[in-house]
Amino acid sequence: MKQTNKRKPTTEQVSELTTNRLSVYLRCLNQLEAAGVETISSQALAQQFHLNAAQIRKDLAYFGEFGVRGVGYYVKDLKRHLRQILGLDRRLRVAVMGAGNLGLALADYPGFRREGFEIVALFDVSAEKIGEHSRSGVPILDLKDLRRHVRRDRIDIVVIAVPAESGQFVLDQVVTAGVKAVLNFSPGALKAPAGIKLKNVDLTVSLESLSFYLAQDEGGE
Amino acid sequence: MKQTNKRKPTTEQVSELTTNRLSVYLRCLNQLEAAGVETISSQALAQQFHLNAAQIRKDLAYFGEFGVRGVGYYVKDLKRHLRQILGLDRRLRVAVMGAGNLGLALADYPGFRREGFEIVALFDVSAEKIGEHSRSGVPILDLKDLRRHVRRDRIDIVVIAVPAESGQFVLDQVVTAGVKAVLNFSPGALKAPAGIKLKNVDLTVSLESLSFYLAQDEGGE
DNA sequence: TTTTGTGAACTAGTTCACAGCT
DNA sequence: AGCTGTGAACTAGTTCACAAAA
Repeated sequence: MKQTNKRKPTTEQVSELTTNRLSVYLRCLNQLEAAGVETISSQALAQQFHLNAAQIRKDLAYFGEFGVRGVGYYVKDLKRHLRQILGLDRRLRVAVMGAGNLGLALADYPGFRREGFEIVALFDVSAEKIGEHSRSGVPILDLKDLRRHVRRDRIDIVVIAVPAESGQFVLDQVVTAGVKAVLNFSPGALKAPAGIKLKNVDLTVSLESLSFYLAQDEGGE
Repeated sequence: MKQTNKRKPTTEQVSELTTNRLSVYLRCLNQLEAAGVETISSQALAQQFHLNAAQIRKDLAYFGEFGVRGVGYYVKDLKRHLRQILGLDRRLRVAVMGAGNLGLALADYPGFRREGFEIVALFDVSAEKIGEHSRSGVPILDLKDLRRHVRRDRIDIVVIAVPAESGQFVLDQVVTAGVKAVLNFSPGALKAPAGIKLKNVDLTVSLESLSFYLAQDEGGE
């Protein structure tokens, strides 16, 4: 298991599909570790979690040689490597824009904390909300103070959960404040400058895509 | 603008990437219509919303010939066609599994209603929650009664917003109740039988993918 | 033997570029 | 003249299949 001196791939070289899967693999490994499994082959991993063995190996190969031929992967070991590749070997600090229903729910989402993300604040413009807290105690701060808090609290990632009409405005604020990575739930195509990683989760598009499936199912053969 | 007698594509033939984009196009057209635009070329549409003109034309071409050469597309007309293709020309009835923070937020999400989806119920197992309502008045019902409500209320789509550990159980219930389309927010790979359309939104994967980007950005050149 | 890591083959998706319609 | 609709070219992503390692 030599630590390959393979050129560290830059963000552009590895597809987002691959990085998404790395995250999935990590979750699988967590389960395996909890179940006391010490080593696993790509074959077995694929079978157990409905993945493709060759794809697992290829995805991992972008970053090094983590397996042992004839054996497979040491669960603990691969887990550690994946956490390092995904940048989860440090605490990542997250802020949520918009203290509406969705923003509050995301701020308290247990899955984030469980994976090591720290939700440090919610931001809103509504005077009634500012100064309050989410159920789990995340403070709601004034959007005006975003820039200061981003610096002071070293916020790494922002989640945008504001209505469509304020999406672009809020994103601009976030970018100005110096945040480099944004998960956006606000519908519509936001424009971000180069160097900013913007990932969209579009709830309406997701539902409409299901609607399409149903429509075909009925109208079709 | 002849109505092509092109064979109606079945679900398998059109990629999900395409159907997702159709939904995006529809939203763009809504905006254009609201702005009083009557006709638009693929070129102009692409420019205005950061899309690709050839891709727009190709996506639409799967379903017919909706444009007029030399002119472009009639906004109202194309909108109508897209709504029909996406199956939005009827009211779609949606239920949300899990009346936790996320489930409640999704049930009250204004974007769904705006696009014509009707959120008819939340389902949960907790005795304290059953009988209550979301802020906007969606009733919280007993998961035990799911099957009955799916039939009576003709529920088309289910959104799963329950903790990871109950995800598979709830999906199985939903499938048994006869629902064919599911939007799943529960983490981990759920297994659905063939004929069921399962779409996953994995919040943790999304955040970890952003984390990867940040890690590369710093560690890299 | 077993299983990785990986070139080669394949499949899917995007973009180009232009014939043909209005 | 202008723009669609679409084959052809290209690019990206997946899967196969096997040599090499343990």
